[in-house]
Amino acid sequence: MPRKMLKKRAGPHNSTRTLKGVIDEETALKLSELFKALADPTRVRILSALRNGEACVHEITAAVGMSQSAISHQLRYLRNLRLIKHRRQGRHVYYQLDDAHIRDLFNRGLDHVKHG
Amino acid sequence: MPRKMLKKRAGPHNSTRTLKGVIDEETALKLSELFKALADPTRVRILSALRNGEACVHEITAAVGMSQSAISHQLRYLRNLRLIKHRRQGRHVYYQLDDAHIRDLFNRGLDHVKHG
DNA sequence: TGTTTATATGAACATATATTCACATAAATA
DNA sequence: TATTTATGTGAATATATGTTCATATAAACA
Repeated sequence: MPRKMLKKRAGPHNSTRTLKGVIDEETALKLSELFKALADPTRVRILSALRNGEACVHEITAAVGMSQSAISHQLRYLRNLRLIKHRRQGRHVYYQLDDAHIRDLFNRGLDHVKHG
Repeated sequence: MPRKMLKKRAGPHNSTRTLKGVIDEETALKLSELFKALADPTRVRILSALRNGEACVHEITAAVGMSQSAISHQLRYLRNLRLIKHRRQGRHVYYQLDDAHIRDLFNRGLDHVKHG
């Protein structure tokens, strides 16, 4: 018997339905941590700066227009979550997105903001 | 002349390259606000509870295992950002994801957390 | 109409977080 | 080796944020 056919109950809502598909706490925490990395304007701008390839810290700093220290802190944050990777070349350190996954996620969010 | 052919410069890095494609501050803010909505374990679990369709507040509350007040606050948060929509039926208020976009974004993040 | 059930909300509080400041490390050059 | 350039980092601080508590609204029922 489909749900829609059930006679509308009066009185207290005796819901026996247990919601299915709620993710467990640990997964929820990890997922929220991933999104948290994208939940700050400075980090978003850093990531957007890396969409087209790698860039070194002072290029990123100039592009984002924030103090080098702030940028470094955020780069570390993103690095710890493996959203970006880096390589050293002499005095410079070049950063880039860790994989296409991240770019996708970013672009999908951007899409939603711009349209829809 | 391709970049790779340029002789490696010594001395201070006189970078004339201006990073292309950095999104503007306003877009960055909006984008970060979108991701911020997904950047909390409780909100993540609420959204996951709504992946399979609508649910009313006390169903969500039971599923997520948090106080009704906390859930209501977070529902309002998600509502204000238009990530969910609601309809009232008698004493109950049913919530559901606002559109497929949101589900996609959520699932994509979840994918990244579970695998690669 | 008074009570119960369902949901919403403001204020308070504790915690998390982003930036700044001062300084540390590291590599290249004079 | 002393200095300059590039980047990293700990502590401090101000602000943002999530939950709780008390209470409000709203609908249904006795």
